[in-house]
Amino acid sequence: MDYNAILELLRQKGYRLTQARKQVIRILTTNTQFLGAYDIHNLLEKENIHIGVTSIYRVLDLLKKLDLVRSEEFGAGGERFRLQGNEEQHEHSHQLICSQCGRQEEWVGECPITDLAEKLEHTSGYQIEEHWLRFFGLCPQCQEL
Amino acid sequence: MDYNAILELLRQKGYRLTQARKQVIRILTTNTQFLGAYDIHNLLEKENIHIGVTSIYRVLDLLKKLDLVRSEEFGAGGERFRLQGNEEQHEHSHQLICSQCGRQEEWVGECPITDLAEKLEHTSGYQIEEHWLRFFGLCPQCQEL
DNA sequence: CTCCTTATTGATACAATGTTTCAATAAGGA
DNA sequence: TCCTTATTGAAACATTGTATCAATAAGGAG
Repeated sequence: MDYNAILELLRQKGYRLTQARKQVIRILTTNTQFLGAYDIHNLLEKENIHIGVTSIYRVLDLLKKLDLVRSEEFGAGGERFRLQGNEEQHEHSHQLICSQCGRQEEWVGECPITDLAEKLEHTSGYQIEEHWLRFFGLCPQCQEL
Repeated sequence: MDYNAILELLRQKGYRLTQARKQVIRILTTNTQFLGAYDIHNLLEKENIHIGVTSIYRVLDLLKKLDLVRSEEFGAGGERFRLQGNEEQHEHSHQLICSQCGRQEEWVGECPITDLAEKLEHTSGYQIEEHWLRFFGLCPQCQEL
């Protein structure tokens, strides 16, 4: 789903196409990494575009409600957001995160967890919505330091 | 490792047995849940014991350095700490977290990830230190609301 | 038991992330 | 072009976390 498709979807649902929404969506469509609200704020400030932090959070909440972005939290720095479908590849993916420099990599492959989640639903009574699988370690560069 | 054993270990290593250390360790030994620094602070305040937040962080850092506590982050609320060995059972465990009420449960069983981690070390070049496996969903109680 | 050294504490100030409130603004249909 | 109202953003505040530094107390020496 690209920039214009998202705007069209918002329009169809009766949401106004405001500067705040257009700018945040633009940033999200051009980034495959997870970004925090303040990351987005800073990127926009660099372009001399001033959107209040409050509004950025509101746009992100809206996009999340519409299931257009997914959010996660790893380590410090709060919630981070990424457009659905902006995974490096579009299979179910997980993260490999460097504990030194914070570099994130997608790790794609068939997921050994999906089956497990189903079993767990039965044994635990939980209605499982999602799962995280994260590996932390030193990336090749940081091992050399 | 219980309260006295930890104090003895600190003493042996030349650390002073201060109020701050003793109180934080006491709270940790009597809780199997992951606790944030401010959780610990609040629990102590309730008992009318006043330990500065700064000191609580310092004790937690020390215990982490000595590998006596493990820390994780899930959802909002920052880093949370738990005594090593305070898992509900002492096998390798993962969490089941209610996305509504925040209830955490240990989920214990043979871990399907350990093998995967080893393979991943070879293919990615990362020196993997740990992994997280978290399931999020509605717990039985919250499903009824 | 008392004194002394210094490891440790905690108040304060500050930084980053996030939420609430409400008057001002601008989107877009009439 | 005007009007309605959805949307914005400034400000005040809450939470989590860190840096600084003078005051304190732990515990060994005498």
